[in-house]
Amino acid sequence: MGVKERKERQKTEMREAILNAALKLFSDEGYDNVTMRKIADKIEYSVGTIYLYYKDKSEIFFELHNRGFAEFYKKQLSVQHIKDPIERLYAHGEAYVQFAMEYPEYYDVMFISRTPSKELKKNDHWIEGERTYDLLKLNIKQAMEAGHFKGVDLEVAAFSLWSFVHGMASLYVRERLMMMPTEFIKPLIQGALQFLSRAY
Amino acid sequence: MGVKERKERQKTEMREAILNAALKLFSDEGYDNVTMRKIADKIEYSVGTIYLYYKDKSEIFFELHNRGFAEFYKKQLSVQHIKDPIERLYAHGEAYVQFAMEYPEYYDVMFISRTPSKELKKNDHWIEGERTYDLLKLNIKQAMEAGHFKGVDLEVAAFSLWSFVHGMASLYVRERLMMMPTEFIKPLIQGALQFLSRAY
Amino acid sequence: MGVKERKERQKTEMREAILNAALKLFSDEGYDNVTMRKIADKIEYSVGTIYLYYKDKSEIFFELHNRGFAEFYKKQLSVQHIKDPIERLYAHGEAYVQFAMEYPEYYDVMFISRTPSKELKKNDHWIEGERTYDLLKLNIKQAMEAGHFKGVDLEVAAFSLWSFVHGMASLYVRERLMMMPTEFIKPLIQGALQFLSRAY
Amino acid sequence: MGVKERKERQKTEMREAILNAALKLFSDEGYDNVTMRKIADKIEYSVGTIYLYYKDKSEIFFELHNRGFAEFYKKQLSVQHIKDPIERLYAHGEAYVQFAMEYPEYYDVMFISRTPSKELKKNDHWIEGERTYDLLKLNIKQAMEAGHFKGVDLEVAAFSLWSFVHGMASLYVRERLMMMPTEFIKPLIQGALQFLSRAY
DNA sequence: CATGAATGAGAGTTCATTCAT
DNA sequence: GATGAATGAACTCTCATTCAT
Repeated sequence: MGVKERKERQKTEMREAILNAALKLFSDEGYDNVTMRKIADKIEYSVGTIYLYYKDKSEIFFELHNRGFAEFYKKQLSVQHIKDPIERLYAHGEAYVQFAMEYPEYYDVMFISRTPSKELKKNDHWIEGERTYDLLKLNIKQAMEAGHFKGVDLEVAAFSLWSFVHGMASLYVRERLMMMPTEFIKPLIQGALQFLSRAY
Repeated sequence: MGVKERKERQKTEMREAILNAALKLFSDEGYDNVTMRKIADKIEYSVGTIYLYYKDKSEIFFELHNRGFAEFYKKQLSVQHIKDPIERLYAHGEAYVQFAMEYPEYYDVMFISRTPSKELKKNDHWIEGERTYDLLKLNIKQAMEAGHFKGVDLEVAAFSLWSFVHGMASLYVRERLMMMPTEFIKPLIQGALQFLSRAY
Repeated sequence: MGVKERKERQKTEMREAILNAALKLFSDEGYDNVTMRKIADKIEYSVGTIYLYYKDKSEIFFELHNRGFAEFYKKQLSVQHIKDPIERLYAHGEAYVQFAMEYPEYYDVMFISRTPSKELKKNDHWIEGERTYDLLKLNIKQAMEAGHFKGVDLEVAAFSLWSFVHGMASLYVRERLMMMPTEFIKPLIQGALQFLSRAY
Repeated sequence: MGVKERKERQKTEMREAILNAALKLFSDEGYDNVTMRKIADKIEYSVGTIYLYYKDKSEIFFELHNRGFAEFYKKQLSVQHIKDPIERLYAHGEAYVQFAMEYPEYYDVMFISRTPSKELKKNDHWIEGERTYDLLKLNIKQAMEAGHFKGVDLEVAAFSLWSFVHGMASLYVRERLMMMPTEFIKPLIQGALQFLSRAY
């Protein structure tokens, strides 16, 4: 039994290692510029070995995709303890963008990249994303109950807030903020989040 | 004389055809997944022919990039006649998103796609984008002078507005709004633009 | 009649122009690196035009080959007026190497290059070369009659002299003397020719 | 252990096979006319396989180049035991030409072929050639000390001797001696070497 | 389990040559 | 006679994937 477990664990560790290497590379160089060889080099195994753990390149991509959403959801949940709904919304937005900046690779894969193969279209994994969107709506609803968002439709509000943070996140991830000094970006984002809250 | 003109026109048409084919493909499949052969197939010419009109693959990309920005700027300018600064800002945002929805391929190439080859990073062609960003700032400044955006930093305001519309545009272009019925999208965007204006 | 002649002359001039352009290019960049386009650019005509005057690229090559031999023979003849057989041999050798240095392109094509197409093997044009070899032998024979080359076989002498000058010429043409300062090469060659004459 | 060695050996054999195929081809058809596909066909492997053993085409060329010079130098050294400086010079020359006749492909690649890519001009690998030239000079100097080459400059003498043997070698390698019966060539060369020694 | 060797398909690009105008 | 447009075949090189060991 111990043997079986160890093997299981080793297998998991290997898959993990591959995933980490691939994630870093995907994010740095883009899906298409990542070769199986680069991944193999990074984990210091041979190319063939990767195929013992993953069927092909796109399987790695989708595993990452799912991981991303799981991690993302966890991050979102972490602000739910905040009592004040406005503060919570602010923290929620901040967490969103923080996630994108911390794991641009994941964010890219989740919200920007075109999916590599036709088969695994949205339906499959969007459910994951739905959860976090529901969370956002919940938080907005509670803010509404506390007297905010007067006269605003829930769907509109949710869409607005999402668009707003996604806008910042994706400009950052796809390097469209290059003309700004790096150290200005974070304050700018915080300022923007503050600014948005004036509309609540 | 007529001959020369006809040749001129044919040349232009060919360049146009290549550009159109490439634009569609770049946006559908991403720069790296577009091959010169695919473009050639699409226009039903041989591969070599493309090289009679464009130096290489990246030249096609950058031509599209520039075209996009030119068109884009024109669209932005079209709202400048509106007197009321708030109305103008609204129209500005609407024009922005409209452009993305009307020419998703251009929008993709301009604001989402990873650009080919590091060398030609922003410096070269971002200037084009800068113009439209300046326009946005101008409009905000005039709104400020009319008493809006109290206590808001200009840079923060501009970044906020850009992020907001880019968020909507890129969610649309990269098909992350699939879970919503198509006919809801436009009203949603209008609602969102209205919502944002509460913060002014 | 005048018209016919003019046309004839123009045709000749064109062929000449093509040949000159090609010769320069072949010598500078080597047969394979010369494209029809490069030749066309050089004469400021379109690529297609060349095909009105020459069947294909290799025809140009062979025309040059023949020209080379003709020119070469002429150059050799130019020393035949010298009375003293030893002086004449010296001048002969000097003329040989001079030709190679003056028209490295021709020399290359004539004595170094592998011929591009199988059909036109040696037999065809070697006759041209034979003539000049006969000239060399004649000069040696006359030197013998004047008391030189005691105990040396004519064939051996001819082969030696040819090898000697060809050695210098081909090292020069194929750039194997790069490690020597350019200005040293000519004196070196003259010294070498003097040196060889000690064996006469 | 045995496994590792076998693999090592197989790797070496493969590199060797590629080298042999390439050498033959380079010498027969010239660097530019040799394609990776031709090499691959010759060894009956796929094109890609070659790239597992050599970085690119020019690496194959330079490996051959170096091999040639190494072998060549060895051959030159083999006459150094001869005491009499004149005899030694004769043997030296003979060894030179013999090398060219025995390994015409190597000789071609080393002293006749146009080298690929300007960058790697002499500087890099000519050093190898320099060694053998120094050897020649040494032998001449010793002959001088023994009273030969009276009044002859060392550089001139070295250049003369090199040109002489290179002339014979390259006429042979590039098949410019076709008009002579094969069996005459060797005696002719020996006669020529004898003849040259009259100048010492 | 891990590997190194191998490959087929395909990438961007170039070029001699043809041909309608 | 001259051209510009077009092409097919070829080039070097890369890579995801397979498989015997």
